Amino acid sequence: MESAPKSRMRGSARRTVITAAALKVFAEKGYHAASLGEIAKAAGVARTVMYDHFPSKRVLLLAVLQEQNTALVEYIGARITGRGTARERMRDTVDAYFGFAQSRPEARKLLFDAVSEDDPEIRTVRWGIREARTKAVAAMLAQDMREIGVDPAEPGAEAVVEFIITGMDGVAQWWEHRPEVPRSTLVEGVMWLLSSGLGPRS
Amino acid sequence: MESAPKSRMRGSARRTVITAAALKVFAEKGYHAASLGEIAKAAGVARTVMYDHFPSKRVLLLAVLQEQNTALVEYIGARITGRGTARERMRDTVDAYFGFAQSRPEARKLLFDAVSEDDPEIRTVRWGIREARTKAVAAMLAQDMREIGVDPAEPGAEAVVEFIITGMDGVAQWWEHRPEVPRSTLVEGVMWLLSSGLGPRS
DNA sequence: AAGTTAACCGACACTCATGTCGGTTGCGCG
DNA sequence: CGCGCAACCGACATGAGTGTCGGTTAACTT
Repeated sequence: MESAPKSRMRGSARRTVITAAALKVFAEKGYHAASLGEIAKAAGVARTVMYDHFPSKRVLLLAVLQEQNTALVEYIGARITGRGTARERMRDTVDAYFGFAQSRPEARKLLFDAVSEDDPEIRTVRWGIREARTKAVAAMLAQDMREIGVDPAEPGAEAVVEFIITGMDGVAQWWEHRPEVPRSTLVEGVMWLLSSGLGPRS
Repeated sequence: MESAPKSRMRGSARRTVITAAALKVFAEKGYHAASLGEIAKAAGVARTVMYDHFPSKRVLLLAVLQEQNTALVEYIGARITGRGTARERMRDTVDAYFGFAQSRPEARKLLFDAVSEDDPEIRTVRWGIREARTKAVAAMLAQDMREIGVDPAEPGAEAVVEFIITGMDGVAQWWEHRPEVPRSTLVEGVMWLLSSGLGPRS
């Protein structure tokens, strides 16, 4: 976990190690079950060092959430060109999301599985992340919807967007138990449903 | 919460009151953040009474999970006739699920939102519930899939089933924030996507 | 009506978490 | 070189939650 067991790190470097450890432990055990002691051990420092870098467990979680959300946005953004047909763009986005889920499963879990909603501020931040994602997808789909005569603002359309997003999460979750399934298979399946529903495969 | 403040209940009756209170608190705060003291207060008894009826907090949660899962199966089962076209049966099922989510939001949350997966036995039970639901839906869709030339056992098809199930959950979750949207709108939206994808509305 | 079961409770012991404080020392910088 | 910041740590105080034990009494049984 740590390469140099004796040397003393610079603050920012240590913070990076800590948030990485926190990501793992939070994702695995959930917020309440994770203890600062365990995170500290995973980061290779004494427990009290945590308080030299983060004022509280809550703030630490919020920092990790922000960090990973930024990572997600960058990851997806770097992989969609915005060029090609609507269908091609959609496929790129779906593929990028599954790519993220594959390369950073803990980040996906922490960001989108429901983990500890009891704290008001945590709840707010998590809801904001979810909303931002919904908006981004809705914007991508808006044009296509208008073309087929559906108002993207109507509740039914919003519900469909929610369906798609959480459905993708569900597939990603299921994928963790079936890692042998190739990513392309997932993308094909999702694209099939989105293109033609349960109708004949195109 | 309790009508007769002085009288002493029979064991089974008290257990019912306790599990009802536990359902509320667990659903609201999650497993770890919920304390037995709080649940006891909501049930109108002293904290130690909990141990006269359940040996531990863990077992209490498991009991609530089983109870609510049974309630879900009964609720859905009572509302789908199994008659009519495939599409009609599907619509009935979708409508029944949203009906359950509407009439028992805490049960839906406890059963399907990820709450405290750290305990191995809890994890197993929750995964079993999820799998049973997946199997039921897969069985319902298997015939239709075969008709359009898709093997229901292939990974892509399984992934699509997961997509549909978790997508429904996502819509139900979103619905809690938009309760003014009528249930029929949700059913229409889901049926639209399942029938024809993002293609033209049929 | 008396006896027995079991529903109920208060007090206690214990564990484990968070967060604080003061001291030590590696390391960059003048 | 040596000075000082800050990275690091051990010991402590505190609080919250779980689970136990023994006693009390309602209410069912016969």
